[in-house]
Amino acid sequence: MTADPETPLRADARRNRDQIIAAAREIFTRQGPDVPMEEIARAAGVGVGTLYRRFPDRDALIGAVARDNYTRVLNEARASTAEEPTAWEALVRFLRQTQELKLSVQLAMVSQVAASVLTGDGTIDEFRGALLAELDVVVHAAQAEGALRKDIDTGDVAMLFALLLRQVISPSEDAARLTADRCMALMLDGLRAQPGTPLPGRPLTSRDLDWHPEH
Amino acid sequence: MTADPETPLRADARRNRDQIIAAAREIFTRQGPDVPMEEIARAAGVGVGTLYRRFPDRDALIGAVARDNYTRVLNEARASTAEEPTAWEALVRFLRQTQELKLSVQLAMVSQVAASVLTGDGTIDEFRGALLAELDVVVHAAQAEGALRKDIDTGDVAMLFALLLRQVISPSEDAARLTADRCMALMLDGLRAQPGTPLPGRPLTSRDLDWHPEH
Amino acid sequence: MTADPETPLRADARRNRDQIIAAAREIFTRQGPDVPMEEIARAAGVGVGTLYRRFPDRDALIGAVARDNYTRVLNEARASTAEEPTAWEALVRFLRQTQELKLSVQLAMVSQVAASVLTGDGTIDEFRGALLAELDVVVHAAQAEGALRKDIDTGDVAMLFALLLRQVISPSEDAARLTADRCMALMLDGLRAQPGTPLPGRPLTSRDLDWHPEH
Amino acid sequence: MTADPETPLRADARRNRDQIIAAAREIFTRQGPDVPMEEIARAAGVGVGTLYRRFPDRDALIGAVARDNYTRVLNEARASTAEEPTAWEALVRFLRQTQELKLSVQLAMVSQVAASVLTGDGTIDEFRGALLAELDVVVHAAQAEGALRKDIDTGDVAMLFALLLRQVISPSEDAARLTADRCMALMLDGLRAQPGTPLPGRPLTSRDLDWHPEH
DNA sequence: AATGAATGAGAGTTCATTCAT
DNA sequence: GATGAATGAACTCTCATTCAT
Repeated sequence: MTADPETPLRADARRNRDQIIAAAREIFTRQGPDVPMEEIARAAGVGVGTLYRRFPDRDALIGAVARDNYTRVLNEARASTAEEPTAWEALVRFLRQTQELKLSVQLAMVSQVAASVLTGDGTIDEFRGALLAELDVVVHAAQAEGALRKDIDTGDVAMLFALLLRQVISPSEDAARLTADRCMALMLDGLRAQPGTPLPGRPLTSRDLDWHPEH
Repeated sequence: MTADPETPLRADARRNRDQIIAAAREIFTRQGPDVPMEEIARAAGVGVGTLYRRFPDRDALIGAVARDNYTRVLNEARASTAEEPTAWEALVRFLRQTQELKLSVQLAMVSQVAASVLTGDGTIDEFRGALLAELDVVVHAAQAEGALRKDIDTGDVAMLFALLLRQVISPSEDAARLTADRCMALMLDGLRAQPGTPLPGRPLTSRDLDWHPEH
Repeated sequence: MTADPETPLRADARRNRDQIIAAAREIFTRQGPDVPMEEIARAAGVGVGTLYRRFPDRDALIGAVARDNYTRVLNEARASTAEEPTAWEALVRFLRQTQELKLSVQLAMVSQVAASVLTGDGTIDEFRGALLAELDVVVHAAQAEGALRKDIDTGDVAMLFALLLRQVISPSEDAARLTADRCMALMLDGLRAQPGTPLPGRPLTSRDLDWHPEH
Repeated sequence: MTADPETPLRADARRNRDQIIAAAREIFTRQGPDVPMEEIARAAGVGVGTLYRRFPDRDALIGAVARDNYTRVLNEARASTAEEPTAWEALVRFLRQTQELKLSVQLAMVSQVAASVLTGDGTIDEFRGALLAELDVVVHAAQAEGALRKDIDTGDVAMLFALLLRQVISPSEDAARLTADRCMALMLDGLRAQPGTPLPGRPLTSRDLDWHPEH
């Protein structure tokens, strides 16, 4: 309950909280969300007790890390649209700045545990909504520019890149990077306006990614 | 070592073994490789003891499931090349028959645990090699046909589709299927011969996916 | 129930039974009475099922091995008294033929499990009684000969040698044997009416107890 | 590694640790080193978790108990030499104060498991060395005094008494004590330069070994 | 009757979470 | 408030014993 963002924390408590989130992001990214809580506490330089005072349980921590991360991603997305000359370029830049995204997506979509935690969390949903809204704009703008093919929509782009952003297990760091770059380029090529083959179904809108409608 | 094909099993033992692998495939696919052994045993309709008699530990089970799975995939790949009129169509069909593939890729590339188990297992390496060899042929043939762009190689195709084959966490079954179909179509579009933009780096060959060279 | 010695067994069953007891003696002696039943079965060249058909449970097996062993010991004791010229020599010879004895004593007196099994077993008690009766005769005869001190009785001798017959954990085979010989000589000297006989080998220094030198 | 004396423990942790060692000593002495960890925890009044926090596994616990015990034994040995007027008396007193010794010897020499744990443990080796050094002095002094026979050395004494110190399984507490006393007296007589001292108690007859009378 | 497969209770160990210091 | 100790439930694995072949 103390983890409530409303209540402003004392300076040292604040610092602890941040260290924990930073450590958890680091470790979650590297090892997934199943690491012992004690390890996270150690990496953050605090005792487990402190960790649990800040975050009542593992789920709360995952939620906090994801929230923190979505914020970064959102900021990045906004910076991209604000600073790039064309929507297409904004889209590309945004997608290339994947470091932060990666974790979000991991947490949001790979781990079963994490996914269920996040789904029930209002703040997360909000961020998710904000992010999709942002993406909506860019996607439609890129289509208006004639850079992005017309038979797709935001949902397609989101899902396609969600795939791309998974942690790939590769023989080496180099191979991983090269792989990631080329895959992204191939995908972008698939998205580009010079049509290609008709796609099955109908464009996936950002609404299609909503979790709630039924169930 | 357990699944030693030398010693033929008694009929009932054989049946149990198959049920266990089937149950494990099912559950691994759905929940990842960390499920309690007891749950797998229950799903297979046997006691834990039986499971452990057949597979000395979790790693052995993972290995066996992966081996079994790779075999299916390989068969499928061969059937595709044998039966489809063009290499491109063989490639597409092979990639569409993803149900089996999905688990292989999951086991081989998503889970840290699983990956390390599989890496040390010769049989797995063999299957992996055989599969890449098969893919090699199709990819090059598709390029010769003029259907597949020339600036890529087997490694690119493998990695791109490895991404695609991840379990996607989606709001609904329908959404998941639609998503998968469209993503695949977009990717195929990226792969098609009418080029598009130049790709970064150099084509990834199947050698690039080898785990062993150094380290 | 089949293990009842009354019922004569078929030849092959008999053979199985003997192999099992032989294997169990071997293994119990080497590793104590906690070895897996399966290991015993394997060593005996039969399936566990067969072992269990012969001996309803582990305790029954321990009892059978001990019974078998006591019989050997008793035979040995009788041979000693029958064949040696003096009672003292019979005593010494008997005590030196410790190989069989060792296991009896182990089973009877070292292991808690074994002890309780054996205590409740009438046949064992009988053998035990017979053995003590035999020892009684020798001890008293040796005292009459003037070779054995008068202020002791059969119980003293039995207990003293029970101690001696424990498995000693020693740095090496050689050290173990030398140790056993010298300890026995010292004990015999303690028992003698006129002590002071020369000891075998050379004095064991504290270096001789070092575990590390070689191996 | 666990019982690292560097890091001072918190008061409660210290108390728990001591209780665990005390309980383990008690139980190991009575039942050998194979008792369930849970039983030890219960006897110590803590949860298993606590036991495992203190001692990463059974071996670590055995090591700690043995270390603790050797310390006591060593102290006793030193007190004996310091306080007794002659080396022979020091030797006798030391050997009579067997309660502590017994467990050491049990752990060090009877159990296969325990023996291998202890062998690899430097601290144990040190204690063992120190103890033998102490014994060396007493033995040689007793020989110089003319009390101890000259054709033996420290190793003989150590091994002989190692035998004596085994847990004897006896019909009753009384019988056990009488047995121990008389065996020790006989052994001491074997060691004496001028043997032939009167023994304590009365001769143990074969009846004294009967298990049944009471209980 | 022999075999070895199946069972399940129980032991060792880990780790999320609570609580005393 | 912070710390790290204690707890116990949950999980992996083993093995005595039973049972189908």
